[in-house]
Amino acid sequence: MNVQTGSNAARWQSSPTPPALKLESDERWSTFEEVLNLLRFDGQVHGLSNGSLFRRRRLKAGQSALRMGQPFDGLYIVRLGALKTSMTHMDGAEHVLAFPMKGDLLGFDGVCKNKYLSEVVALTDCDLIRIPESDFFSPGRACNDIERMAYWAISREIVQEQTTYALTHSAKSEARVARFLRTQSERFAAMGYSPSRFTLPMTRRDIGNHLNVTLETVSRAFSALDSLGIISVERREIKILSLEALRKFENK
Amino acid sequence: MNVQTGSNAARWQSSPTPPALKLESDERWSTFEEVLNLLRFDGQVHGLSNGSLFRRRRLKAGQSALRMGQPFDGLYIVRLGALKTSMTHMDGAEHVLAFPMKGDLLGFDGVCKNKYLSEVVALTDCDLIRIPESDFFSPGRACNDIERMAYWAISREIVQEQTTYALTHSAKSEARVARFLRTQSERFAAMGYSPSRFTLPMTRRDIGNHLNVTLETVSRAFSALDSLGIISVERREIKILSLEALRKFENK
DNA sequence: CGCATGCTTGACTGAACTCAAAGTCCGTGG
DNA sequence: CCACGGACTTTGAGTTCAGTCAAGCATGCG
Repeated sequence: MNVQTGSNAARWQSSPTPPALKLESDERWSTFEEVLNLLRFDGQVHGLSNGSLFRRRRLKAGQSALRMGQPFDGLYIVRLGALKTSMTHMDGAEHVLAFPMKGDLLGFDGVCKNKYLSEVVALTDCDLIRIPESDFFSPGRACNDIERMAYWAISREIVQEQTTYALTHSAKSEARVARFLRTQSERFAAMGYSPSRFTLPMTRRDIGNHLNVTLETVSRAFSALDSLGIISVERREIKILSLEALRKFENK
Repeated sequence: MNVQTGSNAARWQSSPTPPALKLESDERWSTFEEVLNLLRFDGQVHGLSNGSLFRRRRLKAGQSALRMGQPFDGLYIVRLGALKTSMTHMDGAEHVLAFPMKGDLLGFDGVCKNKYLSEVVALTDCDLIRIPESDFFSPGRACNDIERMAYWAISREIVQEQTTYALTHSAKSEARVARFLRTQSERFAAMGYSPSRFTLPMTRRDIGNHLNVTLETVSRAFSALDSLGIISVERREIKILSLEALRKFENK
């Protein structure tokens, strides 16, 4: 199943720039121009990177391109073929995030925790182009902290969006609402506020829209969780009485 | 909260407040350190940007922070308050993407088309910090094309994810399947292939998982669209017979 | 050839939506 | 100050849509 293991990765690191001569006989490199083309990039470039070459990586249908937890080693552009990205929940359920194809970007969710956070498998035979981390983290120059921070924050943004998207994938609507509350609780905790007592800033309608259920369903779910003693609801004031029970409620 | 660069960490503790003189009279600036703190950034910084100051922007509840179509002018970090990001469909339906709060990033979907692609409104009174475009697009240095491309591609990634997420928000499952097919058609067109005849690389199960419906529902939707003469399905071979009718089908 | 995987279709059931009514909270203006 | 209106919320009753279970067919691979 898995392909790229230590030795290959090491080879990539040790010889980042290929000798130009090889190109004719060896098709396994792509130019910066080809990458821009694939991405259908329509912005300005200055031509300073035009000489850059990037390694390609072939995959057979069914092979894994990136695995959850694997250390981050750069971004990939799809040159050919179709893939599937997915996240696996703690309960083992898979959630399909997208079907990347020619010109799409892979692996950006890896920046923020320095490891990839989603599975990527090839659905057909594929050809990927790797953009090593060092190439866009500004090597050999005075590092720009703001840039690095921006990359990191944006990557986290992607991860959060993926997680949110996955959030709406559970059979029952009550479970979605429970998951939403747990998520809110964790976010309040991360901000330094109480995870067990907080005020929701949004309406039932907004919550429902976000979770793809009606506002009545949200209200009913809140009432149900309240009458089970899992939470206490009073308009927008929420008390989490048992985080344990709330978590159990998330799984159908 | 947690930062590796010893000297910086120390500085944070001792003087979390920026260059004194300006501050007393004017509270509308934030330091780079405060931004890192807010983001809970746990990576390496080199301290070269520590002097940077960023403008704040106050919002009252109900005010709009960013509007769809507005020209891109930088990223924003939430310093205080809660907001709502949403996209508005062509048919006028709103789709709530997220509820950004303290420490969250706003506006990155603006990089790729140089204008913001989602609405952001304040749910409570808010305080935002603006990171101008010029600060992370590396001004005053030899511009790094690869970096710029990476930003652009990543922004497009975010946009696509948002759109995908919005895709799963329509009342009826058949409409979701229709929308999925239309999206696929457009993607094939963008890749230079035929938008009206293509082969799906994924299983019904994967499509269903992606759209949050069962594989049987996907199959039934395909059959329904086929018998209406809107598409022609034969296993994974799809022909779009009437894009017009397909679009109408998407709206409920 | 036989098995595994994927796809289609049917019948039944249950969960979530729609429509409706009533109650609560809040800000505004008399 | 209180009355009013509007937005938000809760709860109920009926209906529809999509999930579940099950059976059968097609396709591809060993």
